[in-house]
Amino acid sequence: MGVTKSELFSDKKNRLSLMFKVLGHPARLAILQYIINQEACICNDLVEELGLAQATISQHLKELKNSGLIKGTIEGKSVCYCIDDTVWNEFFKEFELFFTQKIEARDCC
Amino acid sequence: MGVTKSELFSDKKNRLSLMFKVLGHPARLAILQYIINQEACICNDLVEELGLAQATISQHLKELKNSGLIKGTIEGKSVCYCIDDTVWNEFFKEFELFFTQKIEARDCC
DNA sequence: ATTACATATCGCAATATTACGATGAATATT
DNA sequence: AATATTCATCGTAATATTGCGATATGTAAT
Repeated sequence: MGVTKSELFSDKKNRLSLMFKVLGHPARLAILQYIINQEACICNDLVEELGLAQATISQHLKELKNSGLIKGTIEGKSVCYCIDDTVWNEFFKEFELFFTQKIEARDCC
Repeated sequence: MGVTKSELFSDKKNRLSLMFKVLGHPARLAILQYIINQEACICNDLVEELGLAQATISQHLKELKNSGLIKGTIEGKSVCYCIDDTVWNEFFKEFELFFTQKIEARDCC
């Protein structure tokens, strides 16, 4: 089918999985890394930097924007994207909570 | 296309994105959570617990096993799965490195 | 040996994702 | 005003993912 049965899972798990999912593509990691390293970015820089088509980059940027991790403001004829610090930290906090929970079945087999 | 152009990205980014990707599905999070909470698990418990078909659970378990996050040993006629502590910690360490890096473009727009 | 049980694998259908060319919308430059 | 630049969106093709029934495999119980 290709359709995730979200109704079977808790809202929390659905949300957390979406957070992981948006980071589950190398292009999106590369875009984030580029924004992080530069002061900001415009899409066209990314096209040259990553070697993907402009339409593709724009699509990935949209997903990153939907996740809240980045935000963009129009700056003349280009767009300035940057990390949303609050959301960034929320992501990390959720991941940290998940990974630092007490594990019963640690190396039992 | 539907095919990720991995060759455009660094090995590091490709690997990291796969780590995020395997966690990018609520069923896999639910499976991990179940294994974490129980001492171990057998697939059939999960079928009842999650409400997905046995074949589907088995498939998700396979992906989790491929990622290294869980390992399974045959225990009579069932299989005991548990968290691989080393890999689990490696995952968290990688995520931590990614999220705690110095960000230049923090809230610049 | 036969049967029951637990899990894995195969094959398929449906939907999702990735990628890109073409085009549209908005602003800047001339 | 006309043109160029930058980015978003649309439509489409190709591949990936999700999910499941059927079946295979391996072990335990009878």
